[in-house]
Amino acid sequence: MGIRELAKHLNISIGTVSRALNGRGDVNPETRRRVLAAAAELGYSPNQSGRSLRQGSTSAIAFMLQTYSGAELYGEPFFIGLFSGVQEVLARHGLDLIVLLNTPDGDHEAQLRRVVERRLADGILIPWTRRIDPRLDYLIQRGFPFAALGRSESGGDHPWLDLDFEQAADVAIDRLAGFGHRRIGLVNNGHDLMHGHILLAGYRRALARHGIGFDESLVRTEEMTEAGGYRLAEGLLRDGPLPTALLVGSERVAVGVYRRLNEAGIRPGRDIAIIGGMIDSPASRFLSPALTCFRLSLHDLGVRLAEALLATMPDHAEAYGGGTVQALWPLELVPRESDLMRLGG
Amino acid sequence: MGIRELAKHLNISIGTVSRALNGRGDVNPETRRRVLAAAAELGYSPNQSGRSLRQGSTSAIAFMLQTYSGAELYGEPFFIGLFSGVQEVLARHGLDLIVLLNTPDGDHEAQLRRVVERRLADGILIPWTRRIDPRLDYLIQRGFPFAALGRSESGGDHPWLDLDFEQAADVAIDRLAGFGHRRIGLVNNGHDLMHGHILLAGYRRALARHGIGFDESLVRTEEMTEAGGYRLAEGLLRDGPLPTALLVGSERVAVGVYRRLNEAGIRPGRDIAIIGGMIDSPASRFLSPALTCFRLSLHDLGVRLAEALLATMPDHAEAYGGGTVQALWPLELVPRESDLMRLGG
DNA sequence: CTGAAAGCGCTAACAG
DNA sequence: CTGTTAGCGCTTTCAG
Repeated sequence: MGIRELAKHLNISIGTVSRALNGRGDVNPETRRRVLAAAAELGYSPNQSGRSLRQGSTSAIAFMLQTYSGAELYGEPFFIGLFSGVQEVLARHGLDLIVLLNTPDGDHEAQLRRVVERRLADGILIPWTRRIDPRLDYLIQRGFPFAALGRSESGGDHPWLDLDFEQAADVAIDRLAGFGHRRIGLVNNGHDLMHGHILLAGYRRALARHGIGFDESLVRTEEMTEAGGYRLAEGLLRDGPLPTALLVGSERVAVGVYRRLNEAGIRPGRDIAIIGGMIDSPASRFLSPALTCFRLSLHDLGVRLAEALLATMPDHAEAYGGGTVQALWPLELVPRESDLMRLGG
Repeated sequence: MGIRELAKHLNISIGTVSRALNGRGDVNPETRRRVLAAAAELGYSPNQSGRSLRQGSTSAIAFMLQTYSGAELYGEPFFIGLFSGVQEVLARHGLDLIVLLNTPDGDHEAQLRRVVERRLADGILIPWTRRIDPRLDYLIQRGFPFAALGRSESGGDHPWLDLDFEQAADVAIDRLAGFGHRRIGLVNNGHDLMHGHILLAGYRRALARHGIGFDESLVRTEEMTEAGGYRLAEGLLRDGPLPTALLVGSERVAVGVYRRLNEAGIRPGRDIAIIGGMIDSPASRFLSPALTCFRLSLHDLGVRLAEALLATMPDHAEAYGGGTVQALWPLELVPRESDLMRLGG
């Protein structure tokens, strides 16, 4: 079933069929009706390869999802929420979202080159940038449209959105310091991910603001998983006096921390204050004690991210004119139980 | 940068370039070397649209991921594991995996038709079948290659893989009955998902084997989320004497159940036995008490699912000959703490 | 072993 | 408003 066949069935030319299907103005309404009816009846839609080849664009946007364990910083719930916003915007432009998972061999760069060189999509969204991220330089060099989720020292002047980790660190440390804490630990991700660096910088700055000295032994790098949280707590218990408060990267880490502390008879919110997680993932509320964390609108972030990308694509920019998007996304503290303890004094 | 340009740069014909790039035998080794070198140097890969159009196939397999809340039966960790296996197999055939998320409007069938009619992929993987699932009938009618994860009453004779929920129900009920339980509750998903029906049937049959009467009030339908688990526990507490044991669909549900029971001073593994979750998701081990659940190899399941699909595709079948795959996947019980209680008597 | 040429399905430019 | 036609980039057939 190609356009040729459909045209023959209707006794008109393929040109007219194409114009009718694509909503061009110069088609007799009755003709258009017949074409649409026949297409629906016969289950015809234009072949995407033919279309892409002719138009020089694929009508698809790729999202490079990395699944190596340490990248589960916010866990997958993060992406599900994000995608709904991204798709909402893409749908306005008739664009498909295709999610590409990193291959088992894990060569992100090769995979990215493949997308660009084979032209698998018209634009690409790059989450979890690294501090040094050759992907961004490559995309700029190729002139391929993209938007990054996360800042980076690479890539020069390019569109990005990022969570405001500095602000989150400020708010968290203010709150904990206000409760009387001065030994506040931080769990950070590894992998040279940019937000790890930023969170650490924010943490240091906020401590300094409160006149609290930086203690290297209170900062740990771990996988952002339950197992990582467990190992972290294990290490803290082993290494000496526990910090009185802890800032952790995700509710997944918190689950592991809770577990290990629980085994040691230590209860968050009573014996140690914990703030964790940037996206208020569904579990946070239902842990015992409920986890104080941060919240943001993933849907809205997805909308904005998609718009930032489209703004760089000539065919779609008109609706989103006005320069390269580079913006921080606010995080709102959700106070719950896990940090509800005031230090004596 | 097209093949034409590359050919001109090398002073040979595009036909030879194509043959060299595609590993055809009838190319002078020295010519091939030069072509490959130039392609690498200039960052050339064949345009996928042109290739697809010519070959009549896209070199892509689609995976229709549904994200409506109730479908988070096993949560997203399920898919991440599955995908690694799927991709391993696809990579052997030079096929890309593209994940399509359901659109916000949620019309799964329209989205499926789009994939088939526009030829966005050569084959498709359909997870979480419904008992009545028009998608399968449609795919069969169009002759489009697919494999389903989950059984269905629709779709006639088609390739599928499914978790062995009957066996899991058997093992769980045997274990709980062996501990002396006779009031065993079940939390099931809604949405007419096939495994809900199967799990319920297995549960009933296993109870009967132990001479335990079926009590409708012990079976609840809930979203497979933390909030669903919380509501469930809430309902059970409200409605009268708690069951002494509970079989829940996922560790996410368990988190909510734990929370509500904890608020009521009821401790799993001491006051009520809980078995939950089919895939031993990372959190299970780290909840307190650790959740007794089931385990399977997601990677291997993904491998087998991809193979089941390829076996139906003429271009790839040779390696996986031998009929339509229809198989149950075993689930292994992982005993932990949440059900470790023996009922007096 | 290589070059020339056809044609995959479609859209857009152009002529009527 | 409609028909005709070129050509997007590629692979493959065929002739040499």
